[in-house]
Amino acid sequence: MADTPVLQLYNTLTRSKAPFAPIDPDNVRMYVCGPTVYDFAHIGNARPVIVFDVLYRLLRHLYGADHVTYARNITDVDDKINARALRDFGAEISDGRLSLNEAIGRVTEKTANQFHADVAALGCLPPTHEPRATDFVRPRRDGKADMITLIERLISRGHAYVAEGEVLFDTASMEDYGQLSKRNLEEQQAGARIAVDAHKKNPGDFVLWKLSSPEEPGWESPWGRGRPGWHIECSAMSAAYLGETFDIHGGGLDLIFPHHENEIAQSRCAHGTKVMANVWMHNGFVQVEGRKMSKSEGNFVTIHELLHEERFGGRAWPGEVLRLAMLMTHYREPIDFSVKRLEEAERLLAKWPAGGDAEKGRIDETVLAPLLDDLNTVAAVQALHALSGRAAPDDFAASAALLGIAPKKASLSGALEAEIAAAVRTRLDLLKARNFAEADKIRDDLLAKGIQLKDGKDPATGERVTTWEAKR
RNA sequence: GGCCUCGUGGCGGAGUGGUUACGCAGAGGACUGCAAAUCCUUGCACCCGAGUUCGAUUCUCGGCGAGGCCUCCA
Repeated sequence: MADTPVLQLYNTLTRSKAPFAPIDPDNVRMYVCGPTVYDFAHIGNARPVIVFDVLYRLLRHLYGADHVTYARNITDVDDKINARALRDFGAEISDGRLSLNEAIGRVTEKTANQFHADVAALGCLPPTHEPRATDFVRPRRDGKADMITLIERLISRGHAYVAEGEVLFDTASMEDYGQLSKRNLEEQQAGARIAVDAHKKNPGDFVLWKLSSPEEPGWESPWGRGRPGWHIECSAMSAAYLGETFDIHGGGLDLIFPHHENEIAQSRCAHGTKVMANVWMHNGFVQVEGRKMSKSEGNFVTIHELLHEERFGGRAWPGEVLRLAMLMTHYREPIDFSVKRLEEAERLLAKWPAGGDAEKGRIDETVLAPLLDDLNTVAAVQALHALSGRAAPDDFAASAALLGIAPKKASLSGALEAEIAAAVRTRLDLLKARNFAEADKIRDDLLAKGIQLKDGKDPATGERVTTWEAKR
């Protein structure tokens, strides 16, 4: 009897790895900050989605598929969205053909759909819950947590105050503010470039609610018609689906401060709890050609472009390749997204057996073990590669599925397959006749169409056996 | 100015106080009519300096270098 496998996870809160112990093994709860839907998701946005998808799959394997709850929000209220709506639908709005809210709806709907298509192509399972911020602004009929109620509670508990039409979180009211990012507010202020707002008690205080002008989107609230600050949505939605305290909270490195720090402050102060989530996990950045990806650098690559256009390396890339390339670096390390790296991932994938049934197979220990060590996908990929030569196809598929990889045979039309089979037979006949020139012409023609022939020997008879593989 | 990461062969990337993975690419070979595929073999590294130690790539300190956060950001 093997030992019960123990999952070790690196916790940003303690800056160390520790064994993972769920609050309730029957319901392991994880929250990951999702996209703000104003534009195509870029390859950097894909990293947390893929990384935490692997963790989700691993948790489902360890605790059972029905015992893991994964919530990932969609942020559909944000000033960037408003700006995008005005940019894209400005004419319609000024004509009166479209209200701003309708235009915002179009932007968020289109972007959210695109996001779903992108991450599905990357082999990510949908989360258990995918709440939208706009559904959690005002108190809900179902009694789930909402932003306005949270803000009211923060005010009544003395953790927030109203000033100049804004509701602000009072960072000084929380004794241990700054634990996640290891920031000490007093020290921080010396050289920081925090804009000094006169209405803030402390420079680190942040907005929970701000008033909207008539043309800005807004919701009625005790403080007037307005909209929520950036952080409060995650406090509300995580509480709504995972409770006041839950197991794992994930996101990108850059969210540690201020976003996650402030989420913690809001949630803990509103609920009077010692912790918001036990384990905080953060993935590293994606760089492109060795530099931070940013619009000003001009190296901004969207998932959509990689999948469907020929912008990166002059060709489109299958989602599986992008996913594997992403998992070939440990999630906490920076990753340099390059053509070379994608090519290597594609080569690996091409060598792996396709068509196994993951449902029927068993996950191999050598693939599972490294994942238990803080999601060491690099070692898991290597173990999978070692496995590819010796495992039964179903077992290989089951092990690959843990990483969300399902090697597929290139699907060709039946007619094309028949055509290839006929060409192969003709070639074999020509070879028997030692007509190499004609035989090679068939091979070259097929290769030009992307069909690579591979000759082998039947081990028993020594006869030539030809198989083929579709390149790309 | 404050805080946080990180520096391993051509590339990717584990790991360890002593014997230095692995993958890709490269080289050589086997096989083949020739290729491809496959198999075998193989070269190549632990940023610099000091310290601790019998011994450091691994521990400590310092330096150099890279990146990130402190303002919207995965």
